[in-house]
Amino acid sequence: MPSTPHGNAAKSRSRQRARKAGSPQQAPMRTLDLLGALTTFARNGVIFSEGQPAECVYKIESGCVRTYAMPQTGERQLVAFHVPGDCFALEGGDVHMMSAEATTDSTIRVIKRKALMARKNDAGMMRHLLDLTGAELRRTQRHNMLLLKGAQERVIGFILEIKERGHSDGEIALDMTRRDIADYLGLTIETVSRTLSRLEAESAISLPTPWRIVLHDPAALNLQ
Amino acid sequence: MPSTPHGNAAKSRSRQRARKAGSPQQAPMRTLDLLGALTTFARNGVIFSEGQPAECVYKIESGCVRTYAMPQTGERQLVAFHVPGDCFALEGGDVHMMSAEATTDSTIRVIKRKALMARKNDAGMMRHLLDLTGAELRRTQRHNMLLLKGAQERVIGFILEIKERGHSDGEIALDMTRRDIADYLGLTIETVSRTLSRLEAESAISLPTPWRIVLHDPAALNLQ
DNA sequence: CGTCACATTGAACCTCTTCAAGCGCCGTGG
DNA sequence: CCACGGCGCTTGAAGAGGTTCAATGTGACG
Repeated sequence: MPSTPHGNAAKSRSRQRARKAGSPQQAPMRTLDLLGALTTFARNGVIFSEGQPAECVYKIESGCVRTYAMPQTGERQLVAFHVPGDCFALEGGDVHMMSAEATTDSTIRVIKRKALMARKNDAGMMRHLLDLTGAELRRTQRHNMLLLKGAQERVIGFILEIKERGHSDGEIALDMTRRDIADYLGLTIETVSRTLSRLEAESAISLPTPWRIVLHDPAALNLQ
Repeated sequence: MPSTPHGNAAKSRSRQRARKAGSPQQAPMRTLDLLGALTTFARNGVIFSEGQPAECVYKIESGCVRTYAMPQTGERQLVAFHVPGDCFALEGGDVHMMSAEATTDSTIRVIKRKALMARKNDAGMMRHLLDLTGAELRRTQRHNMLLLKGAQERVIGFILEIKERGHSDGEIALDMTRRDIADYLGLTIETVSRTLSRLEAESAISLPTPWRIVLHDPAALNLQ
């Protein structure tokens, strides 16, 4: 019984990830890994909340995280998904601009900023953080561009993003719900669902289950 | 005759900025300032282009810069505006993901990456770059959130962003055209124009000229 | 087997886009 | 000097794409 976003929330609290478990595709041993404490979060578990003082940075070992803002008036705005290997909360500032939650049971390395700042004269560490922040900036810029397009292109762009970042080959496993995807793409869940169905009808993809996507013609998707 | 985006392009090539000239609101003397060469760009002048090797980073002294992507198929996607004090092209990577052009005559400090990398063991410099990149990341995340909203909120968000970043008080001077704004907000120029007109009809703002905005009730704008 | 959460599908509506026309400013050239 | 043309902005009317509202479907768990 794999841990999907579709299981019962209360029950999932104690589950372990069966699929893609372990330590996927990350570099041999990076500087950050020596500093942080491994912590586990259940599905929908809160990692930090908007407005709280920003005291840590985070690196994902396994699972998936969403970061989002929740305006007093308005819809939830999902800013990013983070997958194993990614760092988040790198943007600095005294308080968090966004909240972060696990979309599935996740293992996350939590690193105190104080510990980083204690090494602010360590040029290697600073440079490492710079690289990570640059990568995060590039991702955010890409997402920005995606949001300037139409619904079908957004959904396709999302699929391709997940495919690349998850290093999936052919089949993609979704660690998030339609609502998460919709809030990330600035669409409604209905539009996401309809668009996926249309792509399946056009034989570009198939959806064996709602949270698995098989790409039939990746080239065709790229051309949209 | 101030340098606005509305002058004749050929003629503006030789103009100097009258409004807001000099060195606005930047820290006493930052590390980067010692390394770069000051360069001037005319309105619509190309700073770098998508696909070129990324060899420099840039800091704006005066003027305004747009960064954008231009998909083979599709519209121009404006990712950011940069104003005096901002740095851009911090995202790293071997080649530029985007192009950059001046929206008005601008003075820009151009810093070779080689010069920065020569100081990669200078923790202070690395930390400075980290701070700048973090600030850029925060701006991009904010813009992301803006793109998840409706047209009126996007336009209001844009006005407030320009107001804050330009340190304007009451009156805002726009250094970009409606087309630039539209491509930045993922709207059409018609929608931008209509929305501004409606805000003026509702007495939230007034538009003495198309490139000057006077805020009448900033609080009212915030509540949207 | 009933319930709950999530996903899918349909139909009416609304916002934003598209297409088209007109205005105002500025610089140029007759 | 004034008429012309280019450029950017504004405004109107028709149309498309996405949202909203509502109903149905489906798998997981108790």
